[in-house]
Amino acid sequence: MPERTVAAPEPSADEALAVDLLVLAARFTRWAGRAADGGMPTALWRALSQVDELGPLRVSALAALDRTSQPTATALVQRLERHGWVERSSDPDDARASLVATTPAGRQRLTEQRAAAGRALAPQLGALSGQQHEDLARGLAVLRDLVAHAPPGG
Amino acid sequence: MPERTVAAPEPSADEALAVDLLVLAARFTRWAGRAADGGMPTALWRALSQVDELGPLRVSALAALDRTSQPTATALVQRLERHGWVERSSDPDDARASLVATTPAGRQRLTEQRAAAGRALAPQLGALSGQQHEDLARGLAVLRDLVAHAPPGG
DNA sequence: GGACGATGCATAGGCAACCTATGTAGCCTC
DNA sequence: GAGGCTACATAGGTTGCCTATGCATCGTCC
Repeated sequence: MPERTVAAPEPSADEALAVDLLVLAARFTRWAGRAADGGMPTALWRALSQVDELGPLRVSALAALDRTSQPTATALVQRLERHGWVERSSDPDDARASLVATTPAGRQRLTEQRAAAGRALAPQLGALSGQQHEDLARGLAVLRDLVAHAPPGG
Repeated sequence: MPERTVAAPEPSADEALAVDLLVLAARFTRWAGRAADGGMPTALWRALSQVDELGPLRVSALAALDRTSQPTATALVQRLERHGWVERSSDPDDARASLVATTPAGRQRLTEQRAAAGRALAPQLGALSGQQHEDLARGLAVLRDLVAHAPPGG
């Protein structure tokens, strides 16, 4: 790293990219979270989606995957359970742990919710050119890796 | 893949993209918002960033640009003003409106904050290949357009 | 086989970031 | 100058999330 004598910050390309990521992701989330409201709170169906995708998993595993704290994951699972969208069974290998799995009702609800999200964003996505569509998909793939490999801590 | 006898709605490509966008953007925002904490709340420097970039603007304009409600924008501006990072002057053309502009202190603080964000994400971004880096940047550009042209309402 | 640190989850308490609904002051038009 | 419209401010409430801590179980080491 070269020494910086001056206060001239001259933002690096990486810095600009980081800022864009943060700002745009937040802005998009806020807008789309409202627009794509299919009657189910966003945080809930995000968690449900994760549970459904990665099979029965522990609460702590869900927390790590969804990048939230463990108490938050607990709360989400409790809410999902109250709605009957997930079920918990105690892990046969460890009585402390419980395994969370989607129920058929949960899977169906998730499908509906995903469809709602798709419909809500359809006008925007539909307006994209083929190239843009592809660029977006590629970018998302990179983002997925980035989040997946990020260190857990805040 | 086993056959699905049921009326499986077979998600469209757009739907999958929409879901990915929502889930990943939220997940990233949550993780990065903590990781990139440079001592300034995320919402605040997002607003400050917007004000700085687009010159003096009205509260309602800020709300529209940042995809928040007008009261939220008001609150953000008040907080920024309390810190001395923005200043308001009444619009000479309209006594109801006020123009918000960054102060030198605000600009400096913003620079620091951006650097903090860059540093926080540097390990992740640095691990990307050149191709991934480019894909991410392209995807973000598309996302920016998408958000910018989205309808205002929820 | 009992003590002890580590681990998995739950609870408590609190804060930040939003939103909708509504109030108030200045603008515009007739 | 009355009345509707616009720009911002205030009130009140919800959601989402976090840290700190409690409790039960696991693994281990004597």
